[in-house]
Amino acid sequence: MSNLNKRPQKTVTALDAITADLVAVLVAVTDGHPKIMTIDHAAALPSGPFQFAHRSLQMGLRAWVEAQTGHPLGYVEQLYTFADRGRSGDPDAPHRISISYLGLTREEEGREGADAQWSSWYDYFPWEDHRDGPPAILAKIIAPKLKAWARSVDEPALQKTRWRRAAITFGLDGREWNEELALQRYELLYEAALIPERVREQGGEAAVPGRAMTGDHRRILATGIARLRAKIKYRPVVFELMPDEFTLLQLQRSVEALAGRLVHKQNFRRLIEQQELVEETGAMATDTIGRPAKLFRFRQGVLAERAVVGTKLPLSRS
Amino acid sequence: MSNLNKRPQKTVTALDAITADLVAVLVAVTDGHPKIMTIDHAAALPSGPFQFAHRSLQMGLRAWVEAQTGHPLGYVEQLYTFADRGRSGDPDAPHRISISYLGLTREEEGREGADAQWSSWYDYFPWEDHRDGPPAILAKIIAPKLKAWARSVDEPALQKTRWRRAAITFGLDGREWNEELALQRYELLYEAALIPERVREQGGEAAVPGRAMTGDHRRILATGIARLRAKIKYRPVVFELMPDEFTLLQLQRSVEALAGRLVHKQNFRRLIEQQELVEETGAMATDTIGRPAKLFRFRQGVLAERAVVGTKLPLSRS
DNA sequence: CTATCTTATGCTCATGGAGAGTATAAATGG
DNA sequence: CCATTTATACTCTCCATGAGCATAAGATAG
Repeated sequence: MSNLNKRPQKTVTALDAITADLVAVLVAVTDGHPKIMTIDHAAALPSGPFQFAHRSLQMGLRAWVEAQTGHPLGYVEQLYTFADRGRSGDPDAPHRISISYLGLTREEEGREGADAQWSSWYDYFPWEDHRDGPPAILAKIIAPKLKAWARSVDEPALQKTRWRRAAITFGLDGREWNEELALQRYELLYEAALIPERVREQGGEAAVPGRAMTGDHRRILATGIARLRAKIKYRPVVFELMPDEFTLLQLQRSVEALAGRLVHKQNFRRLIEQQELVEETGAMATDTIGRPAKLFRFRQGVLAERAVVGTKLPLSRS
Repeated sequence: MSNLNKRPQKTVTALDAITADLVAVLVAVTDGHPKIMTIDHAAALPSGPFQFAHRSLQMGLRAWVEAQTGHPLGYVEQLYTFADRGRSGDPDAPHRISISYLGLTREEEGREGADAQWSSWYDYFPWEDHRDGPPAILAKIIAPKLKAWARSVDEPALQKTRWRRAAITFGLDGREWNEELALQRYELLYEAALIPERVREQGGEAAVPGRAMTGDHRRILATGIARLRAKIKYRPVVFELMPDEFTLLQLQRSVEALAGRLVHKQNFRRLIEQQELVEETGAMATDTIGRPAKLFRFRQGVLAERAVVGTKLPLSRS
């Protein structure tokens, strides 16, 4: 790098060394329940520092997740890199950044480590599950508190802006619910100091139901949920979460679990079959109620043909 | 963090300290030419280490970009975090990661720093500009070299997989060109050792036209291009690149410059007006050839109404 | 055995958006 | 006046999507 000396500002001092944490949002769906892998009594995501021994960020992540949960990591994609917003309190503490990843697997029997367990992601975000209609806490708790937050400023224009933002992100005032805004919703609640994590740091009265997590972990989880909800609409990633063989209804239930909303059954099947994402195994599902369904498997060919390209699921993007 | 002691593996030693670089892909479009801000004689992106003094990653980035280029940073979003693939050669060197960002601005007169300049992004990726049809180097140079690369392995199945991958990402064999695959294309060329950056490190004969950059910077640029090309289709970000007032044709030319492909004029206007993204200023464009066009400005309201939601541009996503 | 419940699966219909093309208007320069 | 260039208004077709109706194929309660 002979041109380094052309940028003398770039001198790196020991002071500028930092620490990087790797954090995993590891998702599985077991009969219609979306789950994430947690440690520390369901209060934290699997994570650990990026160490010298790690050959790459992903390798480091895999090492930590397997060590802490006993679960191997399959599909992985990077989510976001956060820097602690100087929350540590100690001004002399070194910078600490978190590099977060989304992982998709299947829940497997008896593979949980000592302190590792699967937890429903809706325990952390109860307002995100709209499969049985808008959850009660939205109208009963969240909307009023956000209204109060909006009114708590003097300027009327700002009041209006705040409330509009709340209404858009939470689908209030007759607006449509948009499941992809999970992260924006969390950040709005955080901003409004309705979240224990925030209260913990800066005071205020906590507020909205939903389990808190260590540090930034719930924000990272929200990032993962939002990303996954967006991604299932145009990439065949749901199949990473399915067993080898499944019925179309099971597939639909998984999609619904992730999206937190229901889809039209016939249209769902039409779309899946049109795109030739699956193929029949020939077998039928046993031990079911009602008319037995055909079993399908993911058609591996699509990965080669379209890994790069696209796929659609009937969750409107408008 | 009382529960830290429950995870003894998490001990952080001095050895695990790392350095983080902040890298910016700063984009502007000046009369139909997409440009990026570069330093070091157009061989590197603005960048510098994340330092103790920086209050956040974005603040650090802004500091570096303004110091190196004199250009203030407007719209910014995070791109990706790369870890050097251990390319430094020195096994004792500390880990170094790059946190990259995409920034959008307007090119302003006389604001270039000593070593900072705007460069056309197609200088670095000549195969990405399809506004005048598929560029000649695709059929003349890239396709044959990729075919050779595919054939250079013994196993026929692998040959086929390689070639299919090349055909899909580059739109060969009669397949459709997909402008969003800019990153995959760069990575494929890299893998095939057709890129100077790769040759520089591991030997092989370089290959494909297109200016190289320092370290990972061209990969980061490809990431930025791909992200921006995807994003203009569903978020009103093009306007960050436009002057205050513009004609619809200028807007269209900017979109085309970024996407590297042409769009249907009438449909473009229909979509822009339908969505009420712009409003007339009342004035007309002067100094033009042909019938004078109305001047428009971006309707700021949409940011409040739909910042979170969406917008469409007529670049099909299929 | 039959009514009922549950799920599977096939089909139709209306709507709206997107791609593509035609036609006309308004400027400029010869 | 004509050719050229850009602006702007419409139209037409195709198809994806959302929604609903109808029927099939099992299990189970009575």
